[in-house]
Amino acid sequence: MISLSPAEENYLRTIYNLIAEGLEKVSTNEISAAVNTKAASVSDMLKKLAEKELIDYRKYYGVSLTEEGRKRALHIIRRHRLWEVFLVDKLKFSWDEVNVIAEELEHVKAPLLVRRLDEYLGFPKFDPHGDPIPDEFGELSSKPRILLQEVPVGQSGKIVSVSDSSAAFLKYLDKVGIYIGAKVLVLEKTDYDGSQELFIDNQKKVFVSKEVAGNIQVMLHPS
Amino acid sequence: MISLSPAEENYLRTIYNLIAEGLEKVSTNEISAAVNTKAASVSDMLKKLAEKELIDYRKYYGVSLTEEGRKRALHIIRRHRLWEVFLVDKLKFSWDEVNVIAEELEHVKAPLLVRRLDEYLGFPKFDPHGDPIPDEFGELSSKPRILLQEVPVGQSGKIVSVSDSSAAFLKYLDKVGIYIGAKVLVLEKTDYDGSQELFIDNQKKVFVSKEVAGNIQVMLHPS
DNA sequence: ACATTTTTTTAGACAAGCCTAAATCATATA
DNA sequence: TATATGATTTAGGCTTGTCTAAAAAAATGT
Repeated sequence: MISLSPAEENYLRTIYNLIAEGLEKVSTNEISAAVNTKAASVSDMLKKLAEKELIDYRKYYGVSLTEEGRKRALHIIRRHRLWEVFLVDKLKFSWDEVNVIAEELEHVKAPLLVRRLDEYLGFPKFDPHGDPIPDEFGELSSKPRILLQEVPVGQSGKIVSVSDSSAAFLKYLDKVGIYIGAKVLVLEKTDYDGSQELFIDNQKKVFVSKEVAGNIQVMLHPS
Repeated sequence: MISLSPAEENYLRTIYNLIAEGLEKVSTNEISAAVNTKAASVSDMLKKLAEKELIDYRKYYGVSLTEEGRKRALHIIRRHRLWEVFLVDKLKFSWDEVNVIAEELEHVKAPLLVRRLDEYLGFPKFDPHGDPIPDEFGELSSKPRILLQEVPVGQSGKIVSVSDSSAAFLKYLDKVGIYIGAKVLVLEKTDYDGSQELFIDNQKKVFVSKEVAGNIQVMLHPS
């Protein structure tokens, strides 16, 4: 996955936001206004982004995002909105001050940083403006994440994170075949000790204890 | 006050750090190694920084910071070290992981951000490596720090920083029970090889070689 | 003290991102 | 439907920060 420059990221996020305003394509001029850059420069950049297959670009017509472009944009927006939460919740900025600062912070790429920040903030679902925060797969789910513990029998979902990232825990997960992104279906629950039987990727049955299930977060599938 | 590009800031911080290692000028090659850039490019940049009167630059001779350059460098270092504190204290990174990330974060300029961050972190005086954090006027708190090597027998102090932050060294320190903030009393010194016997936290005796003692900085207790 | 080696600088090139000015396309209207 | 108007693209140029290759200066060794 090639990495994008701050400028490219800015365009991508801007295009996403403009399109999310309802339309399905954006004009060069609209982008130009939004990124505060002359239309000629925007044309240049659009050519480059089209080259990289992040946008669909037809001259004199308009721009939309490719699937890849959309995913990238959502990752950038995720960083942006998490920083906004940080600025408001922790540093006591007001919600109308944070956009500018978040525009700088969003380009800091270290992936572990974003995950830790997310965790530190308590996995917020919405930014201070009420906009939803995409998950780390670039999914904009309004669907809540819940602990595997809490998933009812018969429900399935995707494993999206773990709270305990000790080597021992990760090794254990690996051994039993559980990984971030895996599909998980809860087959059975034992009231007595809270342990569960899972069906991973429609393939493999796994038993997990209550402790383990309490350290795994799941995004529910529409059931 | 003209604002500097991330690249310029990097050079400035690097030059400050190299000079702080004791010398009073730095060579092009040393800078080149530290910023991971060819010497030719460094020459270009030095010319530019000299133009802006941030460094004193004599061709083929070496570089030092002007008063203004030093102040700028300390502001950058302030940001850098505050972010390091954030990463370790709040996001639970370990102290040897944070430098790279802080190098990105340090270039985010919003001045209010830095002040709020400082406040949020409780106005820390030292970063996770024990290096002092300049105040917002670019002043370093001036309690004297000396090398453990130089501490006389019978004197005690607090370990405030290490010069070598390689994983190997940090692991070694951990093993023998030395850490940033530990109280250390010098029990004995061997003239022959410069090794020392230490008493850590009034609890544990430790032998260290001259090499090790030369990489540890101590703030003396008023004796 | 001179030759060799190392360090540093200069010269020339290139990519990224921006700009202005001019050309081209799309469209709204008379 | 011809044309004026506005949107968009192209052409050409600038700055920043990098590079390689070659020249110049400094340091080193014999």
